[in-house]
Amino acid sequence: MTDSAKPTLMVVDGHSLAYRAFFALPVENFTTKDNQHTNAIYGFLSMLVNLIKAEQPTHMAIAFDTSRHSFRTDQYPEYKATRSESPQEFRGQIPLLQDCLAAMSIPVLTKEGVEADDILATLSTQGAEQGYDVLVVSGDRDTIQLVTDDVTLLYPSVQGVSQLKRYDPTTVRERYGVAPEQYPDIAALVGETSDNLPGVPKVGEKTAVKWLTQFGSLDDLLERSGEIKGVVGGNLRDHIDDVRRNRRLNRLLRDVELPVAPDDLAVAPIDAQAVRDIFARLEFRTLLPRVFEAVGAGEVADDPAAAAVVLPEPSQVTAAEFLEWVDAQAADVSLRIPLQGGVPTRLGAATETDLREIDWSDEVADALRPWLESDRPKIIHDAKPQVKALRRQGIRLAGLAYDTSLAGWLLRPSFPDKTLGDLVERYLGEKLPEADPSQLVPETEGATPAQEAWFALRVATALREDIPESVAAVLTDIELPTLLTLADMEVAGVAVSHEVLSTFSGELATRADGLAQDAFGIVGREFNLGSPKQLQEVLFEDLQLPKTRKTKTGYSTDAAVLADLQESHPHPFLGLLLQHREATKLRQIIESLDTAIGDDHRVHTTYVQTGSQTGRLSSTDPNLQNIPVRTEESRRIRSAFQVGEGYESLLTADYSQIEMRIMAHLSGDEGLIEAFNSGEDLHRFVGARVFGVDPSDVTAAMRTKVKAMSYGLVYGLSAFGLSKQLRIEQSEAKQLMIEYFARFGAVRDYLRASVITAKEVGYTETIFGRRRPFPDLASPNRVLRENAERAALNAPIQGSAADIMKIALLHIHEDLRSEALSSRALLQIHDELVVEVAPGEWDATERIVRARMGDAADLRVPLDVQVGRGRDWNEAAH
DNA sequence: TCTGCAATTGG
DNA sequence: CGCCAATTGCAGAC
Repeated sequence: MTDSAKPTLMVVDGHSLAYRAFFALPVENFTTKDNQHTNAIYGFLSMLVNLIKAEQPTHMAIAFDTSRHSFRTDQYPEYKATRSESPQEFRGQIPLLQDCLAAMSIPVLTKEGVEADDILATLSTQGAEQGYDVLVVSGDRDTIQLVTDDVTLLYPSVQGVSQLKRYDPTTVRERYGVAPEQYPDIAALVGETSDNLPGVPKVGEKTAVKWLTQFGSLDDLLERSGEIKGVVGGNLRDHIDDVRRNRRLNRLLRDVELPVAPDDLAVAPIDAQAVRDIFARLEFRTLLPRVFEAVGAGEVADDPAAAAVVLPEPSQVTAAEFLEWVDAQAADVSLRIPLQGGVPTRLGAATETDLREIDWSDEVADALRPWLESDRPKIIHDAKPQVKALRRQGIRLAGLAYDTSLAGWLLRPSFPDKTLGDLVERYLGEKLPEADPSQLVPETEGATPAQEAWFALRVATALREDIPESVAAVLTDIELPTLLTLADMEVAGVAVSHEVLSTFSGELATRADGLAQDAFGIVGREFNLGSPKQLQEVLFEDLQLPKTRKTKTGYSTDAAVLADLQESHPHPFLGLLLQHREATKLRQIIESLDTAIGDDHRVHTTYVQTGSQTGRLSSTDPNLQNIPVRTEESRRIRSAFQVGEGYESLLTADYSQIEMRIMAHLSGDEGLIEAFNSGEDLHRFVGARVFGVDPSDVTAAMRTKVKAMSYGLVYGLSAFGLSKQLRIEQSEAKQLMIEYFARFGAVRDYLRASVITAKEVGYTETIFGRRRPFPDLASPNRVLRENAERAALNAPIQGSAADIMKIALLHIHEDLRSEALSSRALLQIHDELVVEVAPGEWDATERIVRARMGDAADLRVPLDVQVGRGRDWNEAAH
């Protein structure tokens, strides 16, 4: 290692190492909320910190290339010409990396006309002369020539950026068979494809080393090239000029004029605040303590961020003590109620400095109820399960001021940060202590409830700083009240009749069996109809049907291609297969529903509030948002969803064409706005305009076409897709689009403009300010980029619809309660609500639902609401 | 036992 | 070559 008596000068090729980091680290993990890529910066700094820790340099500098242009390109324009330009995603990171280095007080050196390696060569030469141990860190093999007894090269190995291989004269000789100063001779003979420097054909490292050993030097070799026999000898003589050129170009300049000398590069104290600021902007959390640690704690010993995190210990208190404590708190209190089987076991609470804990009991519940039900602000991570548990105990939690799970999702809807631990890692750069559930007696103690609350509080503080104002408003005004509403809906559940389901299930089982037997009869053997693999054998080998659209694993057998196949090559097996699929699918759904019916004869779904990219809810366990509806038969399942005991009827209310209305509003298209204000059927109105006929003369075919076009618009449908869906020629689809946009041009203008804006700012925004980032809009990959464009086009529309429905739902919930009605919302299916209406409350409930859905947003077109009433969901839908 | 895939359901 | 979801069974990997 290095001689401790001598100072150590470390010089680094910033460009080449950052570039390696750029490809080594997945960009999806290193993108800030405003879509700045940071993988190269992070990878480079991480490596640098490790280096500083390991090598303890006393002097340091990082060199960067200024551009692709240098004295080498002047001499040989083809130099590095085959190298594709580094992507914008990489180049954009370099200035930020240099800002980081500036904050860390590490000199950054560049010089027009020379490459970073020339700066390294100059500094290492000067350093060695002036008595330094020199460390050269570079990913360019040409720097091997710099190695001496005083100069060591650290070169990234194939294993990755973090693994650096150490080259001194001995290891260079072991690896390349020549002394370091002779390495450029070898490189000149062999050539360097990455620099676009062709060498002598058929000459590799081995031949080059053999020659150099034999002739002593490159000059002697070239002079006496006539002595070399065979094809390679001829090749050498033919390429002598290339070799001389290569050698000229790969010699690093050791006398570049620099504004600094090694003595000027002494390691200086870092600017701790500047580092914190820029790391905050780049959203580096774990790196911060590592940097402070590596540069020595001396300058930053009193820095809170660098100090080791010591978990505060909670004190166990009585209910009375707890209330006294909580009453004295001016700021938000964070809360955590651990559950077992949906029942509270304890309660932990925390402020920035104080932690309190109580074992849960009925007495504690009663004592704490006034505070829990008060407006005193409470911060909770993933509040819904805890709110539900309290509600089952008769406590209605109020004052929910922040939910870190919701806030994390709103800030980054695409990130899978689900647990408190994920957020602690991302926003605090710390580790939430967790007990290993696989160990009976865990080695590490998990955080206590109050400690978890304490972490949630600090995560909330970090999130509050990061979240833009409009997104914070969505959290407060929409998501938090929605959470409380959903908790009520989930606890309520919906009554489902086991009898109706099991009768239907039995019928379907019999039918599926019969269909399967018929199908086997046709094929001549039995097989698993549900196995795509076996099915492909039967279709394309036994029955010799033409191959269909390819999938990753074979050929598609989905309903659409089967229908196409049936048309081109009618075969009785195909019809049976489709019917069998339908019957088994319905049965599956029925079975999963049936097993979900609880002791109260009701099904309690779970709404996932953070489940979508756009702001929609999703429903799981079971999913009640995809109960079949499209066929008459499948609607029998809906008739199993019935009004529950103590209630009189079900009310369904759905928005008609809400997405098209939002599009009319956002685009301001006068034609579309008129369509919605005219009271005429939308597709009839649009059809009349597009085809230039009277509304009464719009045929069914015309209506189908414009309807497909209208809905397709919202998804970024192409002429190709439209033609496929309508089974018309692509040219006709294209013509339809032209005619459509001739009448409703503002729609197209809006869609185009919204994608362009998203590209500029990096995200889309709904009417209410919900954001969704789209890093892929800048991707050089066309498929990725175009997918992102369609999603970006759709996001404000789908997202605004989701916002509107949430607002309507939470208002309905509030109104029903404030008017002391027992009727209650049960289900939300994106644009539809199902409400259970108590005896005598129909009129009031219908009035509230209509009003609140109608006035949830103030658009340039009315929000039309269809209401139905019945004893079951199917009946109510009419 | 877990995971990816194709297929189906809904908006 | 249409956006957003959840669930299921199969088949291959571990």
